[in-house]
Amino acid sequence: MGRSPCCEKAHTNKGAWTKEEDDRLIAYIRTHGEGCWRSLPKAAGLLRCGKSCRLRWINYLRPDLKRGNFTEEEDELIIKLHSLLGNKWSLIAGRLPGRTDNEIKNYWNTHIRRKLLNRGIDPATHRSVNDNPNNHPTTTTATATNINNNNNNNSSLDITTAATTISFANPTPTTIHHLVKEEVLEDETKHKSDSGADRRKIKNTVPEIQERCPDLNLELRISPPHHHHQNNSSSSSYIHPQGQHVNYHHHQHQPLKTGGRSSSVSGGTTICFACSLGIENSKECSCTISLHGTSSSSTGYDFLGLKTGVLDYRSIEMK
DNA sequence: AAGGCACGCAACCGCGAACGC
DNA sequence: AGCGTTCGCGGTTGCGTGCCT
Repeated sequence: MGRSPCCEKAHTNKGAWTKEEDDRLIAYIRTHGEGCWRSLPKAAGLLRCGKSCRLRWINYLRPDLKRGNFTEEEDELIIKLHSLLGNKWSLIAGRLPGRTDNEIKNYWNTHIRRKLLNRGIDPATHRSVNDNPNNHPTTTTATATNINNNNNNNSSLDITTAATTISFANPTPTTIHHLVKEEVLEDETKHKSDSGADRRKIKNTVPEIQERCPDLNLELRISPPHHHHQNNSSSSSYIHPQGQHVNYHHHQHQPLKTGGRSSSVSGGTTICFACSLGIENSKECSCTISLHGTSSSSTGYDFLGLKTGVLDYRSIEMK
């Protein structure tokens, strides 16, 4: 059975918004505020789907939108946040005041993706496209690739220690820290940037350019969940040796929406691939210490404490 | 000058989660 | 608990614009 349509398509406008429609929407929201998008079009006298109104407002009409070109700092932040969060555009947008998820998504697909590709970086994994297979993180580190894979594909994560550092700042030349070094020549080639190498002379053989944004460190430390019985909400903070902070707020009343189908560690154990897939009761399990029967979810482990609310990545604070 | 092509952005679509009854 | 509705998100599409030949 299909879903009921969100609106009466036969009587709604589609396509580009007119000035009059914009004005109507702005006037209505100024008077009544946001919300109830379903009924808004009718109430505002718009022949538009509620979703369309919401999108128009959020992505274009909202008064707090910044608009205009992205700055280099925003570029760098997007790249780093993407390496951390993947295609969670709304989360990334939450870190960029005045920017919308749609805007960032478009910007990523049109500019940053190409920029990374031209540097030989896979924008999906933030690794070199011809990365040496041996160049994987050590047993105590996991790249953003691992994180994304675990969030999305249930693939294994090689975590062997109870306190595991996920390094998004892999010091190898092919990682995201390297990405922010090479902007200078980008302007020379950004005009009419094209996937065709014949049009574009890729100049990313810069010998040494000062690294930017050194104050943003995205290393995560995974530790067994701390259970705070006193407070419903608490936070933990990982202080990187260089002084950067990554804070994790965990709110019991605000559980993460996204499912945590991923690996985690508990009590200094090594989990096997089977457990990382959430089939810990299978005969394939070869964990060093049994995790079975613990508080772990029956549908898989709780990588980063997402299920238990140990880490709410929406509220990761970076300084 | 004109046609073709690529790019960039706004908008649409479908799905899953959240919410209310 | 189950079901229907609404909301929000991410992927995709369509169209306007500018550049190239």
